[in-house]
Amino acid sequence: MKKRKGPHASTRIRKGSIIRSALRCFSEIGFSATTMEDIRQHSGASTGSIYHHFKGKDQLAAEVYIEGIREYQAGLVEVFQSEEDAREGIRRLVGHHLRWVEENIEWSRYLFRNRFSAFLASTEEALSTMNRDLAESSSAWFGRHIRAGELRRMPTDIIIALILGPCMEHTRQYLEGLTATRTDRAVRELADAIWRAIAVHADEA
Amino acid sequence: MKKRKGPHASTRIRKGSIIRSALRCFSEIGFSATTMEDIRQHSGASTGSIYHHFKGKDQLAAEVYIEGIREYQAGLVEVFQSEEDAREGIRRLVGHHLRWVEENIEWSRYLFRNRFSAFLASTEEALSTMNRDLAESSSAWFGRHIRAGELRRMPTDIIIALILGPCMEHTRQYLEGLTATRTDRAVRELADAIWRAIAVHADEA
Amino acid sequence: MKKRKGPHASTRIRKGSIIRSALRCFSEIGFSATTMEDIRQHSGASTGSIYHHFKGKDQLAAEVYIEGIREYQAGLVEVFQSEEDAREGIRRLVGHHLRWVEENIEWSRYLFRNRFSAFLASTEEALSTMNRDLAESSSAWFGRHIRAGELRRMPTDIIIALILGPCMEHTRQYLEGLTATRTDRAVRELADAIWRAIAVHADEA
Amino acid sequence: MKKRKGPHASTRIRKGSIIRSALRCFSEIGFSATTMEDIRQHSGASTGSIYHHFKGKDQLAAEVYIEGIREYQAGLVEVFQSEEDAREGIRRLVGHHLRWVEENIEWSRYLFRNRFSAFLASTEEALSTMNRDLAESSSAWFGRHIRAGELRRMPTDIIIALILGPCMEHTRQYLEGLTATRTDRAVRELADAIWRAIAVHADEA
DNA sequence: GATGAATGAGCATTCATTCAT
DNA sequence: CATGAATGAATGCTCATTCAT
Repeated sequence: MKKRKGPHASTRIRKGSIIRSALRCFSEIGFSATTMEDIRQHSGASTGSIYHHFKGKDQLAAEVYIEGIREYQAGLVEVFQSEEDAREGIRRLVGHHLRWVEENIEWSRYLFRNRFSAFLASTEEALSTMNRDLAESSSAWFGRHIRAGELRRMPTDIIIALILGPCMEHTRQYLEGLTATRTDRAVRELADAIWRAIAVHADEA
Repeated sequence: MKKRKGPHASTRIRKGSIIRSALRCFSEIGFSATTMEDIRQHSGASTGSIYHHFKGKDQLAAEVYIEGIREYQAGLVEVFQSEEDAREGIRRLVGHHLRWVEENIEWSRYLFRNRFSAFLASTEEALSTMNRDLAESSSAWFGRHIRAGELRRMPTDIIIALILGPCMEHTRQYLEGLTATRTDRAVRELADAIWRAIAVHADEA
Repeated sequence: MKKRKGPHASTRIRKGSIIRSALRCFSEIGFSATTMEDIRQHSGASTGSIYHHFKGKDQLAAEVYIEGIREYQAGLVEVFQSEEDAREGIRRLVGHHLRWVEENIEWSRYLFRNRFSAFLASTEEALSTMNRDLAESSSAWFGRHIRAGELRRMPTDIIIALILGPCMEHTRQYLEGLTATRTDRAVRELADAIWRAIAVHADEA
Repeated sequence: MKKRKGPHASTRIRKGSIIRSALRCFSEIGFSATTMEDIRQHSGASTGSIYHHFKGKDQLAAEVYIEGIREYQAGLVEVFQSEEDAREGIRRLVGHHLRWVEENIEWSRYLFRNRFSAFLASTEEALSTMNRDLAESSSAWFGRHIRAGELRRMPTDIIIALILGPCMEHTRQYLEGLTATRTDRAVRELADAIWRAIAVHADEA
């Protein structure tokens, strides 16, 4: 039997448990308010062990953040890489956003409340890469549908604002407990409205 | 000549200088990362003097926040209280948001990046009042135009998301230096698109 | 009555007490082994107060070191600036060294055991200046007596080694409790021997 | 072929590499500032491996120290055991010291800067033995030459200070890059001067 | 009102050492 | 013998806040 390469299973378990505990603490009481001691207690790891796996609090927070963004973006990329018509695409984008938030409420709280946190400085490179990749596939998707006469010709930043904006604002209300509309309906209403905002309509053709 | 009531001029100057310094520090390095020492150095006031004027760091941050929200909301309220038609109203709402952000960049950074911050707890009352007032005048405005057949009948949270969302997302991009479109055009594009999203159109009447 | 400038008397007292406590701790158990808590307890100051007066452990240690060197060098400079004959000067140099060590045993332990400590890095400039000043006055003194035919013409580094070396080595033995000779006699023996080593003798004239 | 007793060759190599790395780290950044992690990285050994070969940091440092002292003292002992005249002996002592320092600069830095370090406590016995042995052979040598009328009758601590002191002080200057005189000349000058300091001269006989 | 020295609980982090594999 | 994950006591330092002058 060959000697295993890489960390033992137990190692991966311990590291994962630290990440999970960190996410819970950060999302519940915020990055600054969370102490390493909190994470230590929740994860059952020792102080030294945490620092064995992560360089420090910042790096730990950054690693959790990156992981969340990766999960969230995966759903978007999937849409941008499919070939369906634009209207269906918009529906799926909005649907993915609202449902992902609902199903990953801890991550949502953490991600959307820490977009500007200083601890992300150490992640700038990784985040830039991820954002650039997403921007590329979204640009390609928009370009395709604009050229097909489905979407209005608008600057990318405006399109993004028109699609992502309502979703994010809805998320903000959701996280603050201010939403009055059920998710399914919200998805439908938002997707339809966004479609009206960015689509080329029959009478304009 | 009557003796004046209230603080002396010098006091008001000192207090204002502390608020201005606090805003600058908070917007540049964030609330948590800013120390009272930072504010002390920027303002030129002594530690004791800051605590003489403000109860603590939270209250100082809250006071700055409230002041900013008041300034920002003033422009919105003005629109909601005018009698013009809905389309012009949307144009003015979007225009006010984008231009206010551009003209009050430090406050924008501070306000829009701290929507969730814990220090606002000490302001909950004041903020709630302001938000309730705004919600009332905006609800009245929306209701009026919905009943007039100008705007679609939608839940308030959805309408808010559709109007405020794109503006906020544009602000995010602006603050991150990612906007490619000039403000005037952005206002036009966003306002027109938002109008398409929420208005009742001729062929639907 | 004019307003006093500079720190209050109580401030100076507190700062001095911290320095004194630090010297005692450092000299007794060494720099690394001394904790800020030790110094806090000995001085009666609070943690925050220590850090109010000193930037950190290193700077505190450096400040104590500088103060000690200043005290020690003062006695040497006095000799180098007097006009007496060379032989008497050597006697006084050796005498000052041995007696200062004996009378300032804590400082001696601290100074002679920390010549190379890393915390001195922050002091390099101040120390260089002090050493340069001392080197200048000593060089002038040696030069005068060499030209007067009292001392042999030798490189400065050699002269220094011949005078300071035996004194330092005696100090090392003294601090380790290995000296068998009473100070007065040690001064005489060392000064006479050093004189034989560096003086121009009658039969060589 | 008989089975070899004692550690395998590879073991000796690993252990030696650890010692060498430790010496380098200790001499460059000091004992306290050096972490086991530093030594681990420089040596390429694992944490566990280091602790397999050495009981701890102190013992490792002590072992390196002892080894250096042994090397250094060997040259001195050789002189003390030879039968040549005193003057030649002094020349050889001084020459050995200065040249050994020059050829073993890392060890010099380490040995001569850690004469007082606490980690040597664990070596007290070994060091005492070595020092006693050296003291015995040196005392015998001095005694012989004093009785022969070559050297002045002085207390041992004074003689030591007069011989070792200038050498050590020269070393200090050398390690700090402050020496201006080439080694050969320095040996000659120092040895001659020390000789004048401790010898019985013709006109005093 | 102003000043800045003093306070001290709280925190992130280090690092020598242990031990299961 | 080697490995490196795990341990946890120890420590330097921060920073909001208080208070005597």
